[in-house]
Amino acid sequence: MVSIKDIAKHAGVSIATVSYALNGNPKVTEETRKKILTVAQELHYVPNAAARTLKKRKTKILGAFLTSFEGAFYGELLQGMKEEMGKRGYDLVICSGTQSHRMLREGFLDGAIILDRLFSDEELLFHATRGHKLVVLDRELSHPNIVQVLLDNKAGATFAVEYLLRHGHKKLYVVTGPTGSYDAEQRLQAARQTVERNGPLWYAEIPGNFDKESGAAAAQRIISEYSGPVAVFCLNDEMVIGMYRALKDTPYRIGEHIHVVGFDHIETADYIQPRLASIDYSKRRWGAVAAEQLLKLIEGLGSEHERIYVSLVEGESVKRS
Amino acid sequence: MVSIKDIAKHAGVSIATVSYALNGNPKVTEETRKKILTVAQELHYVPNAAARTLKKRKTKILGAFLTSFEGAFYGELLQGMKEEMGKRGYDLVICSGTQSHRMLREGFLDGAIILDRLFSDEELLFHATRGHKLVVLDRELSHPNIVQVLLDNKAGATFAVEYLLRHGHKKLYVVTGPTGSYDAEQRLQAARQTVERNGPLWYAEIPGNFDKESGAAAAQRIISEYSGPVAVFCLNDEMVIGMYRALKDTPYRIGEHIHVVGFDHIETADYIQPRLASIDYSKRRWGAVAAEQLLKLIEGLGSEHERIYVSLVEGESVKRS
DNA sequence: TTGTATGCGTTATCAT
DNA sequence: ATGATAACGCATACAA
Repeated sequence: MVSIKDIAKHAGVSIATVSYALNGNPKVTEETRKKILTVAQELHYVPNAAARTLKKRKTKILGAFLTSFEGAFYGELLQGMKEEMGKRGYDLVICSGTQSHRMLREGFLDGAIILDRLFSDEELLFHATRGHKLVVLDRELSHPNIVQVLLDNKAGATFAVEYLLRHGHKKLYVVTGPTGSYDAEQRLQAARQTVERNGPLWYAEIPGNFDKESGAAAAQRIISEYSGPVAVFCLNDEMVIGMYRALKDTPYRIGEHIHVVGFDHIETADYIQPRLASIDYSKRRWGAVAAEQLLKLIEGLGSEHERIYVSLVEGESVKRS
Repeated sequence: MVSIKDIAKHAGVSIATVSYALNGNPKVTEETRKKILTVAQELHYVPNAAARTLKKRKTKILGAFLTSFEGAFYGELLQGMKEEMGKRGYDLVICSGTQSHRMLREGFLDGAIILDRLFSDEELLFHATRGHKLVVLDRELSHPNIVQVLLDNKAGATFAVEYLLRHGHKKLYVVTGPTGSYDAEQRLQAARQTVERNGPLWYAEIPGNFDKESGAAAAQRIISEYSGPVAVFCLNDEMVIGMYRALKDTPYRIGEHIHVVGFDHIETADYIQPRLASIDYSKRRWGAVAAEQLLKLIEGLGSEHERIYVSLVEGESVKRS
């Protein structure tokens, strides 16, 4: 391995001068700087991240933690983060699984964006207390080193339920999300409120898990007790996909017997038949805003909690009852 | 920051003893080991990755480089890698963009899996020569520190074309992939061979880019010159999705006027109507095999190039002509 | 079994 | 403008 020491030797200068030259410190003459750069090139010098980090206590790498890599959900979100961070000279790495929490602990990362149930609030607070900068996308958590960038779940759920009611439906199912999920809880709570506010109507909740399987199971249950057109609010789109599949080989039709609206407006929602009505928001923007806040936090500028607004996208999965 | 030095002081031992105790070195008494561990706990000691890495020249972190985070394609692949690596005590991070190549260069990573056109062959050879261990998923490249884990593209493309011909089609389009893509080139080459081998038939190629837009454009071209049922082999599924969308508001029907088979068998392919015929392979297995080979390479065990086999999944997107 | 001492490659302070 | 040198936190060869 070739180090600045080798460069110093070959160039006939001290390692300090080499370091200065390599880092563009103006204290060194243009002439010697050039020579040093040339030598570095010739020797194929590559800086050593570990040494630099040990000294500077900064890696210029940020992490995004996801519960899982699966789900067509994350692409745009991550792209939004990456672009924003790249502009500012930071690199982004995506991590998943409790095992990899050590990267945050041990200082591989200057900060992280969390969208990952596998982190407990306690653990995040612990990291924050140790000086790590965090942006949380999936919970409310208060600490000077933590900023929240949350979806406006309540607005979305309200839009969804009102949309169904507006189409004259009087019988409503909500397919819920995993217990402990902040987004799921917020959505459910707002859905219940909207139902209450809109007078007497038949209402039931089916436990879901945000995955296709639970969506399919919900569909089974719905058709098993079917006695006339129903409306369904699935707390995310993924479950709706499962529902479509489960209904495929039955006589029940989406948009006719079962009217459904989802949440997230994932890409697939535009391709399934009939097109799915869903709550939409810019995933890219969500990622970009999160990244921006994290950078502000790290660079000591003022950072604030942010909210990502949502809107309803209509679809043929909902018709008049 | 609390270091082993602090622990040593509090426990009344030397830093060497602390280091031994922390690393489970049997040279230290169970008694002192316990005391040291207790003190470490009390002080909330967290090891410093940079220091450890500087000394050991290993991070126990592996990278997967992707051209982009977008596309519903990667979830399972990455999950396969993560599981395999996790078992062996390695962490996985996902990286994208040339900017982040420095992580490989500067020693943040012990090795990497490459599925990323943004790496040139030269760059990869450079890294390999510097001692980095690599697994490539998207090219043929020979070096003692590089192993290939490639899809059997040729078999897949052959299956696809034969499937179309078997259904009596005499007019065939191939929608190609981006120039320079190994997978695209392999598939195209095999498709051409299969066409030649199967006697005279009308054949044309439409340049594609592996994204939805180019699929939609291809659909436009096909209907603009439509004069009777045609068969289409899209070199990946993503383009087929674009094709479905473009055809949606036209009188032309998939599986009736336009018979199409894709490649990759992405999840969406099972949900679009009619269900897409496509070339399938286990993405999870691809990831797991790649991870396994990378680990063998790193641990100096013998590693070999591997091939991932593919199969045809039928669908209603292809019917008899 | 435990302690001492050295070095990993870099940055940065202080001399010169 | 350049050089000598002391950290940074840890692992480990060697001494005790």
